[in-house]
Formats: sequence, C-alpha cells, structure tokens
Amino acid sequence: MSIASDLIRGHTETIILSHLLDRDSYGYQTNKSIQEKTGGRYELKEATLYGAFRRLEQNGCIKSYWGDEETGARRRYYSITGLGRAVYEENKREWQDAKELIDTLI
Amino acid sequence: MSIASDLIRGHTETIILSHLLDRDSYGYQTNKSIQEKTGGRYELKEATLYGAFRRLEQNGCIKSYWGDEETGARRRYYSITGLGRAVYEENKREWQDAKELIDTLI
DNA sequence: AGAAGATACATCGCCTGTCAAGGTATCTCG
DNA sequence: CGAGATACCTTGACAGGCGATGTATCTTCT
Repeated sequence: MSIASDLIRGHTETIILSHLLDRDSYGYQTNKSIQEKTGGRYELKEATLYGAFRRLEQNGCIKSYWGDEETGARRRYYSITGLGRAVYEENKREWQDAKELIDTLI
Repeated sequence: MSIASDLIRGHTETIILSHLLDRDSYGYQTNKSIQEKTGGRYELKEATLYGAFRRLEQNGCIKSYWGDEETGARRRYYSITGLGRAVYEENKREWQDAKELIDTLI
C-alpha cells in the first residue's frame, strides 16, 4: 500500500458502495477486488474495512446476510440499498467537486 | 464551506505550502486567499489552520517571524523552506496518484 | 463616545476514521 | 501435522479537523 491513508480517508465508504453496485459481496472479496483494481497499490486494512461496513449498515446504506456456504469459512454478504445508491451518487458528485477544488489549491 | 472535511483531510498542509511557494504570508491572509481561489466554496477553520502551521513549523517545512506592522493587529508571517518545497512536490505527486486511484475505485 | 464588525492570533477538548495487534474458525496443500 | 490462505471481528491508541472560547487592535457607523 503505497498511498497515504489520509488521502483516501473519506472515500472508504464510497469505494465499498461502488463495489456493491453490481453484485452482492463480502468483506474479504471486496478487499481483494480493490487490490486487483489498483494493481496492488492499495488495500483496506481489515479494521478499516469492517468498521466501514458497520457504519454503512447502521445508517441504512447496505444490508447484510450470512452466505450458505456448504464448505469453507462462513461469509457475511452485503447488498447495497436504495439509500446506499443515492449516497453513492452524492458522494461521487462531491468527489468531482473536491477534486477540482484541490487541483485549484495545490 | 460545501465540502466534507474528510475529503480535504491530508491536503491541508499541502494547500498551505502551495500558498507559500511564491511569497511569505500569514494565517489570516492564507485563509482569505483560499476562499478567493475557491469562490467561497472552501475555507479552513482557524483551529485547523493554526494547527497545520504548528505542525509544518515543527517538522521544518516552514519558518515563522513576526511582521513589523506599525498599525493594525500583529501578524505572524510564514516562509517555506527548502524541505517544505520538497515535501510540497512529493505531496503533489502523491495527490496525482491518489486521484487516479480513487477514480479507478469509485 | 460607544457599539459593531473586521482583522489577527491562539488553545482546549471532543469527535471520528484509521490501524496495529490480537483473537476465532475453516479449508487446502505438502 | 503444520503452514498458509480464506474469512470474520474487536479493542485501544493515535492523529487531524473543528466548535467554542479567549485575546487584542483597528475601522466605521451612529
């Protein structure tokens, strides 16, 4: 992980929501997907990841359920809610603004 | 201030360094300049601003001196050091990377 | 003269997100 | 059987942002 976490801070939840847009997923897979998409340049720490899932579920952006694996470790799947999609869109807009703002300032 | 502070977190010091590249400045002016550049969309809170100045001075990125105003409130001026310029360049590079990374992920 | 508002600096204590460290349990492969 | 991957979770410390509050000076309006 070569990138300062303070630069990503505030995007963690949006990144997770983004990953859930197309399909339900579980924690471990979410993180693996992030690693793949970034070519190993970034990964979420587990404590950060599960903390974000907890917050997202608490404010209604995602719902969770246990997978019915016959074998292997149990998995808690998450699915994005309507609210979650709205929040995602809003966050994405905010990111576009923030990007522009920061580019103006640095 | 229409932008979430977690999206700016980690950029505060870089923004300040950027403002000091061309000329020495003081806290109040720095913040006014940020407000102008962003058309009032963003400003640093004073506690954030002075906290950042303190950190930057402690790790040698800036130096400070009192202005010799004959009139008006006293001003503490800051000037960027060689180290500060190097840190600025590095932070700017990191921002380019982070931007790309986040765009990939959200 | 007095009040209000801008200029200018500074600190304290709270809140929140990140993360190192630790823990549990299952499966696979040598 | 041991090592390593898969998969989940929590606790405590830390750091940055910020509301609140305080100081002092200058200008402007009444």
